[in-house]
Amino acid sequence: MQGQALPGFRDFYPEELALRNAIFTTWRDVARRYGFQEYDGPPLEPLELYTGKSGEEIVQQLYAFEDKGGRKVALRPEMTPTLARMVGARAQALKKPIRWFSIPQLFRYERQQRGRLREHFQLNMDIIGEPGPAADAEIIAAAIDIARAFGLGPKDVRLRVSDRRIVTAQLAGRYQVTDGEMPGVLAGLDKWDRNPADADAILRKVLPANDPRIGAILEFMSGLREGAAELRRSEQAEPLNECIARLDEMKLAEFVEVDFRIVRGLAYYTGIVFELFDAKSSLRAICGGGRYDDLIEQVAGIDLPCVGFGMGDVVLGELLKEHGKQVKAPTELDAFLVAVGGEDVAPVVQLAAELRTRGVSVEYALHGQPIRKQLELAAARGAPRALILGPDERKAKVAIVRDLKTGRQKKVPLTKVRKGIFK
RNA sequence: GUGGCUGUAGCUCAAUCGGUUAGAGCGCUGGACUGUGGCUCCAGAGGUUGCGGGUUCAAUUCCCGUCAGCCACCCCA
Repeated sequence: MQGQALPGFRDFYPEELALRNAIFTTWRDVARRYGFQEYDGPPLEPLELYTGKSGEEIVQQLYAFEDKGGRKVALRPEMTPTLARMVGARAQALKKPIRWFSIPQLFRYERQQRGRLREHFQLNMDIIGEPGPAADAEIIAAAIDIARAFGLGPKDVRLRVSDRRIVTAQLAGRYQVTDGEMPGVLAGLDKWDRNPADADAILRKVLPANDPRIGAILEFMSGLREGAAELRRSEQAEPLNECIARLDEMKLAEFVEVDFRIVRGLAYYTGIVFELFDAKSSLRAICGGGRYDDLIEQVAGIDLPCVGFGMGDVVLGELLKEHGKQVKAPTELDAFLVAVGGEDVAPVVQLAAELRTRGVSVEYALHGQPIRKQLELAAARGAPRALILGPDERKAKVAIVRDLKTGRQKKVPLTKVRKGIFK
């Protein structure tokens, strides 16, 4: 045993890479259907990209170090700052709205457990330059459609959506929560969503001790589910209602439920926020996102509203496994060539070369083996058929094409076989 | 970063109260099977019992440390 991969990092064996590739393929396909273009940036970034701007939370768990040139650098923990920089640099030139997606590998130094490693791949989809709720609806629809593309329905996954503008307006209006107190109170609400008992402790940290508002705010939080309808009639609810109407038009409403307890951890969200999660709720959120209208302004000094989401491959992969979603075999041979005797090896190698030139995927045994062994290998490789070539066949200018599923076989003229025609 | 649980072939698991050459199934390799895979049978390879230390005549077993995994915190890509 020569050790293993670093904790939280994965070796991808062929079966596992097949799953990863299947996920990537589906991501790209849905992104394409929504008219998104793929981009990428460097995995290693200046440390300041993360320390200066958004959430302080992220910084504590950065993979950060000094390079040989004395620069402070970090492996990217999220894609959004890179996106903000890239868009900011060409903001004038890019036609709005910008629809971009990326599948970056992201890194965080934290204790690993199931569904959260130190490295993962995350689909990022963002619409930049459109402030209206139609963009939010488009992004949310894409997230849901990815789930559908994996064969997951409304019984399997749920999309919970909220709007920070509604919740903060209530908190400010009813309880005089100040701008300074708001992030802490929202953190309390975020906490409430997962573990109501701890929300109290958070509020006591951000608000003055014995503040009478604490009890009232906790009351407010616990009533959010029942009070949802009322909040949706408030003035600030118009974008959210419009977004949901759009989703309804797209026939996706059955996936969606309004839940004002959704906050999302990141500080930079400014409007609609949402999470896609396992209906059985045994795993964490599959995907989360929302509107962040001020971030590009902060990073690049250009006012550009954005909405987007991230979806990681780890939780999604576990979810697919739980739902028994099969992934196609790692190799996709078209045929396995079998040489009956030693004098058949050269013709087999020549045939293999011809077929490969035509784009046909073939393999053959690399050392002399009985036919039995060669067929065994062919089956193990998942080849759909074996082409058997022996002295008799060469004399008759045919090959035996054996279907490895059914065991049926027939003779096919070599002139056809050479062209990749096996029947 | 904090706490709890767990660590035996590639995988799933055995091994009496601490007892001497640590086993089985699956998988892998070879053979029975010299022009036809899946079945069956036989054989083989593969272990510093995560690692290090301690107690003991004797440790997979008990103790300590460490590393790793899982779980809960922290935090949430």
